[in-house]
Amino acid sequence: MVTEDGRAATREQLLDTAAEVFAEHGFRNATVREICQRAGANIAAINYHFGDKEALYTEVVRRCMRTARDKYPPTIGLPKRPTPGQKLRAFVYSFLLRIFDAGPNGMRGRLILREMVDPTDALDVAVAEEVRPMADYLMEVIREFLGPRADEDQVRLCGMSVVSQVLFYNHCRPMVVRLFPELKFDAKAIEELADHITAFSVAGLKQASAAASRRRKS
Amino acid sequence: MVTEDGRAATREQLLDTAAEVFAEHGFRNATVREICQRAGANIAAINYHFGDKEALYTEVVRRCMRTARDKYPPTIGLPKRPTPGQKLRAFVYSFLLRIFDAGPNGMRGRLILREMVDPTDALDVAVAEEVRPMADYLMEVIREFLGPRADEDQVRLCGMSVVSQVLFYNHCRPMVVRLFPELKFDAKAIEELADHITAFSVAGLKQASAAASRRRKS
DNA sequence: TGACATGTCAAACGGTTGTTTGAAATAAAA
DNA sequence: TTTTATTTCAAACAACCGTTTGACATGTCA
Repeated sequence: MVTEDGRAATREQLLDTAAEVFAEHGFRNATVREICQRAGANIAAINYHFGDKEALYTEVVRRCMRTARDKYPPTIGLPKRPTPGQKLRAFVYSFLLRIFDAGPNGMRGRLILREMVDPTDALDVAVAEEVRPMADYLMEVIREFLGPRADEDQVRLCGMSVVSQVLFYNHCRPMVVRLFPELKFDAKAIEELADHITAFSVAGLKQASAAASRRRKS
Repeated sequence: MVTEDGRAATREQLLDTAAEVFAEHGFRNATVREICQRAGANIAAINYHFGDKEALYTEVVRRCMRTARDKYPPTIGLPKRPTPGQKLRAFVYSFLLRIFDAGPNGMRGRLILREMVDPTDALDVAVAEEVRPMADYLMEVIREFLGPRADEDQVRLCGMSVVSQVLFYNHCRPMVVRLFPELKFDAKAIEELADHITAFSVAGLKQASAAASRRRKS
């Protein structure tokens, strides 16, 4: 397996397999034996190619971030001069697509969720490289609703109200399927979900905007 | 330590300590050695009193549910004839209190979050005994906003939009503190948070109600 | 071809895990 | 007190973990 294409196809295979296994069991409970077995590699392969288990893990998380960032950009499907509502809807929809992505990098949601429970250095990398830019962009969009004079606390609160509705479906899936087993999340359902969250949020944002200007008058 | 009050104070001590350790490390990564050491008990105490590690865990989760359910009821502080808005605000506020509770049972949030990542039988117990009744109650309240003719899908979507904004602060704390380190969550901040989420949600609910009746006309 | 770097492999290492064991200690009952 | 049941204890158990080792295979370059 030395020269399949280029050198070290084992390394690539290990990264893909490790993403699955880490997502399934978490960093500590995932075993190098299972990763290597599923990847068709020897037990010593991880130590040879990555040094140790932890180095492999951080490499996996990095990779997952990079690929997901590009696949569904938050401006997906936007026209040239989008309205604030269109921007918000694109942000929500692309976010949902990233969460419900079942592709080979669909492990990203679970990996991040695990970082939320047992943070490692990988979380700081994720925040710096992916979350922070996303958050900044969203708050820009929100400022278009609240007006330039809105205070930062208000913008932050509204931003969290928006993302929370999306993240809910990444963080609470086991709860949702137990409460409402009949719910399915196919492409059409995800579109409707995006519509609902957008409409719900736009109403909340307009209310916040009105309340803020009312507060400024008095 | 046999007869401190009644029999087997060791058993109680083990339950309390185990809740902490399980919350900190999760079921698999928590070690019986650490639990016993912190509880001042012998290594064999868990097997003697509970059979095995897993039986102790399910007992811990059960206990956490029971106590949290009573401490902050979702109708907290409501007058005799509350308005729908008051009901919603009480639901949100009590929910936040449960999440930000730092008391001896403050591990509940982390335990449930861990169940969300690695579900065990304890999650089914939690849904049946705590989550389902809460969800039913919330959907009743929401129906007061949407009207009795609102369809179930709409009520469910709105319900999830509401709870998600609260759960966000249980599931994404590590993210929030990294993004906005300056944010503090003291009693006053929690009240303001409840006000924001309630106002944001009421606006969203009114929008959903208006959209639904508009849809019924055409 | 021969020398050398690169990967692969089975086996073994030391360490940690949950659980078991049988004896010792303690409390309750006779 | 003696007897009996309950609880504690240190030690050991087998199973599993990540990692290391040294031999072996393979591709490259002289």
